[in-house]
Amino acid sequence: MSPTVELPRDLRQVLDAARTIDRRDACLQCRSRARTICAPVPAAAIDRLARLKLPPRRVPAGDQVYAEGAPCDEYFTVLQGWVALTTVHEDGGGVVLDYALPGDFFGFQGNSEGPRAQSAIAITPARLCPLPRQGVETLLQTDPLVSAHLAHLVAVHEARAHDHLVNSTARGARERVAHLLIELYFRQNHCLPHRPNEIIDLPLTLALIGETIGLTAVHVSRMLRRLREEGVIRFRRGKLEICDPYGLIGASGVEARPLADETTHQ
Amino acid sequence: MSPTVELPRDLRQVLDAARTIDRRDACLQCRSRARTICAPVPAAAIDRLARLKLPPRRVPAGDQVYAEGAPCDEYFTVLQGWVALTTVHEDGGGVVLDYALPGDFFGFQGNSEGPRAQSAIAITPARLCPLPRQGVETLLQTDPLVSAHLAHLVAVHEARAHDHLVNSTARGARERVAHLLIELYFRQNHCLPHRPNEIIDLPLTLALIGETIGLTAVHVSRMLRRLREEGVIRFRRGKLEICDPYGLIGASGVEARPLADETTHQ
DNA sequence: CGTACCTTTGAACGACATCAAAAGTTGTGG
DNA sequence: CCACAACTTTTGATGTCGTTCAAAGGTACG
Repeated sequence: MSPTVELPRDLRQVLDAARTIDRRDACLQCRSRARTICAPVPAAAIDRLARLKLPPRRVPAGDQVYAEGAPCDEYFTVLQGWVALTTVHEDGGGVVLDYALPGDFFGFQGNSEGPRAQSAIAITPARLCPLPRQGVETLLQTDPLVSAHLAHLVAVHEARAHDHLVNSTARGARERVAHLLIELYFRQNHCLPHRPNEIIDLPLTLALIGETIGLTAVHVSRMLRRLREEGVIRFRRGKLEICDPYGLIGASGVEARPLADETTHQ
Repeated sequence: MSPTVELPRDLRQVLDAARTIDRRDACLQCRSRARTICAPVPAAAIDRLARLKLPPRRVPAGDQVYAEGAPCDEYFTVLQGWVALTTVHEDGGGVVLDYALPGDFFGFQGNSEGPRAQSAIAITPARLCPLPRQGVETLLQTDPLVSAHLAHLVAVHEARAHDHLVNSTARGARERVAHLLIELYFRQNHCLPHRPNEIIDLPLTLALIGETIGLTAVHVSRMLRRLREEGVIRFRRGKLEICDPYGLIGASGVEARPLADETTHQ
């Protein structure tokens, strides 16, 4: 516990000012700024957001950021780590709706007064930048650049959900797995894989992959084996080696038109 | 062709003014206004949108409103009829991503400069209110109420896509069909069915239903027969009779928490 | 009245699920 | 450093749900 001694007012003001500068600097140096809700805020005006934000939060792997049904009073930007957005189906089965990767903004929902429609779970140790809902909502009502940008951002999320929907309903198991791997590669690197034998982080269990694309972990294991035997990939303990990038792209059924990139809209 | 005779300037001004008033009146009387992008615009300021909009467009059943890959230069509000938003999978199979019903706003996408990511097809004769993209985008940049509202609207669409995703991957065929029927009932009536033997419009073919929930038309037929034999529904040529509403809700696996309602956010 | 499309039904097949068990991996505490 | 418990991954055998193929009614529309 820090001492609760009352500071003289002038000293407190100095401290507050210093804190504001700290926050502004943190925002200015933030590597996620270009991709999250802050993107349209010019550097000169970053205080509008810097003043709003709560202190960065560390979430251990496996912990919930928020739970389905809880009140929705914070939105988040991912600074580090992976977060899974999941829903629990009545029969006990979980479904992964999406992943939030570094730079992604998540937690926003249409009915912002209502309960959360999904849970957010850190699947690696994560560092998040929380924004209070109320503050963001009033910012949205006054700053058209931010709210217009947010509308586009959410539309990109919607497009991803649609992509996900096509992938999960209109393709076979091997294609689904390949497509997911491509998507997650793309979201980390903002391009499709092209260099042979490239190794990327993929901190997912087979169970998670299965819940993302509507398969059982057992069947995902079989599909990964098949892709391995075809010389396309090797997956082991959180690392994915893409031995044959074009083979993987072919297996995924992705055409020339690449996946939507959050950084290129507008 | 109307005569191209040059009118005297003062007469033209009178005509323009009359046209503006016509448009404003049409907006003020529009039954969709409360639900679409115009909702946050107060009646007094409706000219901002009325001036923007293009003349209402009629689209015959079966015609495309726009095609996947085409440039995205208009957004739409549905005034009458049903529109299906679809994507064509490389192997020729179509997928229905969502339906736009009267009052729904559609055609907005995150990457507004890029090609359309989906096709829109009128599945009944439809009447649409088109808005030019450019005009809406500048309106979004200047009017925070409109853009904040749009962000929430799109987030509701995203939530529906997630719901759709859960439905298509985590449930059995009978549940999927029942769930879709419930969802479409809800979107027309803004409540769950409760009165026995109620009859609603459902202008869908079995093939469309199948493409929406990831089944073949053949199997949809079997599931509808099963539900009919269970005394839950009767479906025939565009009309759905919900004989046993609670039976249908039970079959769909929907819990107490009802579907998200677009009209109740904020 | 005939054509085109939608729906229904049956039979056989296949993809993925389920069940079960073993092998590998991680983390924990002695 | 080792031993043990919890979890993840792999593999096989079997079962089932939904697809595919095929053909016969229905229904709308010109």
